[in-house]
Amino acid sequence: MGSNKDLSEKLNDIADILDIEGVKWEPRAYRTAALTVSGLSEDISKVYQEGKLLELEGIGKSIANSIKEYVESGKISKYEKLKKKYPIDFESFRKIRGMGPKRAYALYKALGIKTVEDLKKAVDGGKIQNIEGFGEKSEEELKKNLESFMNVKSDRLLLGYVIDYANSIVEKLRKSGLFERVEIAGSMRRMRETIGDIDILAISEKPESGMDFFSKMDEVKGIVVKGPTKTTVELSIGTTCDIRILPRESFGAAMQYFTGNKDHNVKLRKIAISKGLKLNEYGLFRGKDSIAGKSEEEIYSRLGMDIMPPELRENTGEIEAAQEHRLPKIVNYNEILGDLHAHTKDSDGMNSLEEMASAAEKMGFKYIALTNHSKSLPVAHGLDEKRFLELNKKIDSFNEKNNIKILKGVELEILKDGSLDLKNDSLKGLDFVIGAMHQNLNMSGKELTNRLIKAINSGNINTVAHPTDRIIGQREGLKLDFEKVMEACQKNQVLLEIDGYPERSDLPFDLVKKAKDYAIKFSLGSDSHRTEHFRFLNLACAIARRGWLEKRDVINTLEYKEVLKLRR
DNA sequence: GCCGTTTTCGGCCCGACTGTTTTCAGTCG
Repeated sequence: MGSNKDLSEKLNDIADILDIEGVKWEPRAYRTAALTVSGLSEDISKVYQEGKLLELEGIGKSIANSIKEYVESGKISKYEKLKKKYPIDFESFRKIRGMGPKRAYALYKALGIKTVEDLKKAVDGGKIQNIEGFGEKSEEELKKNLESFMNVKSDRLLLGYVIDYANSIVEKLRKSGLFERVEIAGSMRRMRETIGDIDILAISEKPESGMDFFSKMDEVKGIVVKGPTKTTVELSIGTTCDIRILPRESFGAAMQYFTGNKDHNVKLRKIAISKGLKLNEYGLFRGKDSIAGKSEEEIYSRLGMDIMPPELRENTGEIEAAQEHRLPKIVNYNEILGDLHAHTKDSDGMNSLEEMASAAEKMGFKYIALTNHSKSLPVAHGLDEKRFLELNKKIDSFNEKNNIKILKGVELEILKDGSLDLKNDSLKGLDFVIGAMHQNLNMSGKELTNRLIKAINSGNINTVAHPTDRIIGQREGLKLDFEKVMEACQKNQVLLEIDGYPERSDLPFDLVKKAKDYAIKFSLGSDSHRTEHFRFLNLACAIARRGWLEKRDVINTLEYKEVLKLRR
């Protein structure tokens, strides 16, 4: 079976082999293409069938031809030929720290090492240190890295479960008194739904003591590299954490450099070059003179553009928009007034209505929608018409006595044939209906699309819950035809949900951005199953921001009474 | 191999750290 991931690995393999052969620049082209393919929200075969391969960044005639071959036959002749010459498991080796293509090849040439198992045997037998270019230390290093590779569960952690932990590390560093300033950068600052590591930037008058303090924190399991300006440690939660200490006058440049994703930064550097300047983490330079660096604003402004929030820095058009001064004014975290997806123990939640409402109030929310599951989801103790009636009465009397308001909602099963799980009559008593597919998901993409569209056309749902149904690290998103789904939503004024629950993070931000072009509006939900989960609403807002949504695109910015009016 | 306000040829982001060198190659982000 072909897939974007498999194709991207093959392209990376080609790059690795060309690297070994000493080919100049070509490996870079293949790596760019691999990165583009792996970051695609659509299936590569769909892009091919639509004849849009050449529109993708870093894909020209030659690689497009390889992709054509791949889609049609599952094979790439160039890849097969090269792989015959170098039968090495580059795909695995790439994931072992310190193992690049050159070292992989050196080991293959010297000891015939092709697989991770071969490597393990050689390491255990102490055979590495005698190879030219390796030594005792590199063997030891390899042994350590091989071990952590074999123990690793998944390569990226979910933002929702790491962000508080990272902030507590930052707080400790700030309180140590050894730093003048400490900030989070990297993918966490961009609020990407998964993070590969934690990046921290700091200013310090005593860098050595600062680095010592950092590398000896309780959270640290081991030191990967340690220098006066850069230290990397392994944290006990299973990710690495980088800290960089920078001069005061470079801090803005560093924040810029370590926040933008790679593509964003590469493009910015090219723009700098086109203006006869040079951009690096220490500043923007004309010759040897620094012309900006203290703040991010200066950097962007000297490059002729507006500064944009970190969440946008993914090279998906924000640089062009910033140059033309047409960046959107994206929705703010504090403009979100309530949560439109939460459960109580009436279905599969852990807390009562009162506990949930009180926790939400403490978070500063003005309202929440209680959207318990409907009866066809027995594993979640879904409610039937009668139990919803009882619960709704309870909500009415709660609302009379409290400031925070509860919307009477349901997470309504969209059944196999696209019909809805509750009778029309009982839906009339509800304030907010979110339609969801949880079962029978192994239908074809076409069938699933029709099923969902039938529900959207019914006029009985307000929003589509976690539309792709992906579970990060466990399940790919459904192969829906999103253009059709979005057209149906637009026609029926049905919202799409952005579910902030970490494993879901659904819709993904690239699809959010696409849906915005259809003038679709969005509801944000934490999908809370216990009081502690309300913090995930912020993550939903982060995805909204990453999808360029403005205040008017998000109905959670409306007051309670305005949200009630949405129900037809 | 890709790409285009230095364009259809001649460039391609760039600095930190490590280990094995004895001035640098490999890897990483």
